[in-house]
Amino acid sequence: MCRTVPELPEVETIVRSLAPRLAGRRITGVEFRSPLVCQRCAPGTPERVAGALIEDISRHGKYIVVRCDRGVLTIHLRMTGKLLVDTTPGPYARAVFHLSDGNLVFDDVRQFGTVEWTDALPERVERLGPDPTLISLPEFCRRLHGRRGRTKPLLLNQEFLRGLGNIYVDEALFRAGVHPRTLVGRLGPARAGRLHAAIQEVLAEAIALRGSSVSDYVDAQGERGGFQMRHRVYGKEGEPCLRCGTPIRRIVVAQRGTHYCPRCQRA
DNA sequence: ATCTATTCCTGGCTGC
DNA sequence: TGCAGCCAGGAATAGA
Repeated sequence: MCRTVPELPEVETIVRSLAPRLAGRRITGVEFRSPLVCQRCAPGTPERVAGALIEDISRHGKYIVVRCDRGVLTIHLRMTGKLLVDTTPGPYARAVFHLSDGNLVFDDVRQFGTVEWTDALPERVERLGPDPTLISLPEFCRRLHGRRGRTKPLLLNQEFLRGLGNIYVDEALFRAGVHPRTLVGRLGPARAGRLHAAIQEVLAEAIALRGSSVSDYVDAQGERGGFQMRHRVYGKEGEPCLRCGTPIRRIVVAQRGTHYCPRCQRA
């Protein structure tokens, strides 16, 4: 069973729907309903958050950053996290931010997601690589240069590029015709160029369709995305490749389920 | 620098 | 039908 985890397009969709609904509102208090969700929060966080005015919401890779007048709220949805505005908290609500009129609910069945409150953008977020939707081809090639490992693990590395995850890496590698285990040093300018184009194409299409929903993902309005219909390899093990008809194969690369076409993506 | 294995967590799937 | 056991997966971490 494959499920969608929020990656760049899903987080982008969430941020776009959240921004106009949250900016200018005030957090009157926060209620952590699970100790796991606020592991990164310093003691006394609820007292410091209370009264904060929300100024701006932005995406940093897969992180959602809510800048307030007195601090920064950084949220990572990980596997099953959802951020919902003005809703009735369900059984899996882990953090409820009370707003002057309404709320912001962080819901997360598996409790992998995190919420943190800091004075400035956390170091971990500062350290992320460039955004893959914005990186130019020359810069992409520059960053590739001198890297030793295999292509898929590098693309999943958030310090190389921020925001790519398992689904979109598999989809981009397929479109570029690059095998996930290809050594980065062997890519060459042609395949590097195709990979850069494929990453930007896949992300742009997915953002336009408001992300992918396989089982859990919904945006801040609780709506599902539409990109799952366009998946060509992810979750398609055994199905014929749309380009050549060869059955899609599933292997494990970097401890992740990896889907590819053995004919279109030669080792 | 890069690799692998492990941990976190739990709904839903598999197999008996 | 019931129940145990396993799996997925982003990121942090430890150790090679």
